Amino acid sequence: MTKSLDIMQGTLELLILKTLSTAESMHGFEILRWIQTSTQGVLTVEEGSLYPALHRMQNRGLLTAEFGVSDKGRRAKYYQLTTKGRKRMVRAETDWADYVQAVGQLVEAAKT
Amino acid sequence: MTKSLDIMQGTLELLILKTLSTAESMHGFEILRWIQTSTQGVLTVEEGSLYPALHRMQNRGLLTAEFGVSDKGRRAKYYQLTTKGRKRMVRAETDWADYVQAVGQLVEAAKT
DNA sequence: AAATTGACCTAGAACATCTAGGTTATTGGA
DNA sequence: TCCAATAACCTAGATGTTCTAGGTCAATTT
Repeated sequence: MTKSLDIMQGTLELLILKTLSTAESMHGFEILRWIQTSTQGVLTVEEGSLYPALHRMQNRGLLTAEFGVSDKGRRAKYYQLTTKGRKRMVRAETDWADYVQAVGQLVEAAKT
Repeated sequence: MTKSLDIMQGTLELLILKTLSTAESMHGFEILRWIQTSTQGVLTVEEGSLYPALHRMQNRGLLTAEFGVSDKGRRAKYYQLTTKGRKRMVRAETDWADYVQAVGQLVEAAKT
């Protein structure tokens, strides 16, 4: 394991939204693993960050949740994107891209 | 003015370090303006964020400071990168690049 | 003389993430 | 059978950064 970076404030929501867009529904633990594996372990979300984030997003109407049974036969809470969540995802993505571009511009400008 | 994005937690330090690397020394207001103009107004740092950040960085030995006189004949506090600050800058830059890449990977993976 | 600008400052609010705990139930091994 | 490990969830409080919203002082402009 090379190193794992802390999640930057404001990006977790994007990561969750994007992750949830890959399936009809996923439960928390799955989301956690998917974030980790899809980034080859560079991004690791703590459970103590993820669950509150999911609750916040549900409260804001970005997600719906219902209990079900996981692959391994255990009780699990399945989350789904709402229409609002999908719109938010698009916005979060462009905001992130804009931010990255702006930082890139500054870094480039500093080379001169 | 299209829109200005909030500074994401953890990135201000990188922005300041990079900005200071463009000159021997700069004072706070200059740093503020440089961040804004080099990103075409996309990133705007509030004074209430900048000054505490500069103080933190000085305390950590990343910067030194001394009072002088600005272009416009006003009292101003000039900051300089220390050797430690320069090292920190390199690290902050690669961390940022790694982070961006990881998020990019996740977003790409979500397209499948 | 008054208003604006330049430059600096701080206290407290807001907010998200992490730390560090805890719960329950199932599975696997000794 | 019993115990440990795993899966899955949860929350309270600590931490740390940024923003809001003020304020000061001196020089320039009106």
